[in-house]
Amino acid sequence: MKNSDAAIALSALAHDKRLEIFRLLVKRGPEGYAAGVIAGKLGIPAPTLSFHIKELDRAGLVGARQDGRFIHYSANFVAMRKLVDFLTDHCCSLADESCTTDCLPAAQPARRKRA
Amino acid sequence: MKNSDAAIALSALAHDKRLEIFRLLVKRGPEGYAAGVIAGKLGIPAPTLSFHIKELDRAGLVGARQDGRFIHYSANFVAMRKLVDFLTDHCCSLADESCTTDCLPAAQPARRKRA
DNA sequence: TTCATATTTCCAGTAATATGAAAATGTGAA
DNA sequence: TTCACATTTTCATATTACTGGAAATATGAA
Repeated sequence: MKNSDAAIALSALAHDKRLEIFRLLVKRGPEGYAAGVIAGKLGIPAPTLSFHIKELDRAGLVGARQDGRFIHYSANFVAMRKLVDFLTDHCCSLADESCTTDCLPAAQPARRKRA
Repeated sequence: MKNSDAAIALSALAHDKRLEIFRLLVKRGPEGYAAGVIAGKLGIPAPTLSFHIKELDRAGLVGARQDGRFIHYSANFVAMRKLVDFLTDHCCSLADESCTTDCLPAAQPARRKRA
């Protein structure tokens, strides 16, 4: 991942409403929500939501799936992980013995809902 | 962590130069670099660097340690982890069986450099 | 003190982003 | 077709952020 691409992704997330949108979609999982549902849940006018969603899309953080008149948006989990990797990459690689920092939290493995 | 605080942290990282600065400090570890060293390594004029470092500081992503005339800046690893946690938190918690997404990469445990 | 260096603050010009009403587009139902 | 609805685009305005020269501040050396 390039520094400039990561900065674009971070810019996309660096906004209260867009961050709320993204986290809502992360919680939701692959199914996603229709644009109007997101707008309703977060109290955002449609044009404003569209503007923000486009930012997230441009950064590759969400995917879109058309379903009749609805467009369902969902989080791009691979992109999310790449971004997290980029931020934490090579943690302490230039440090000496003194670096005892845990560079990532304990992994949350895939959810295998009761089998 | 509050949504607004995370957005502030993401805003701080959402800039090419600041992202370079932060990643340099993440690699460097707790010792950090003096402001002038960062400016030199990344080719940033001192006032511009100071402006950007202040942004990172305001977001709590870096710490400062005065050493004579030098000020050493280092990454705040706890803040970094909190931010990553926030982004990935409750991943797929609203999803059904279909959610087989790995929500975080394999953990990189603390570096214990050959004991 | 006086000087040199490290860093920050001030400032003004420039650029980028956010907002939402109104209009346009796309899609399926009647 | 015609209609109703979902979503996006356009557009004008408002707000915020970026940049780096010049000046100010802080610290230690001579």
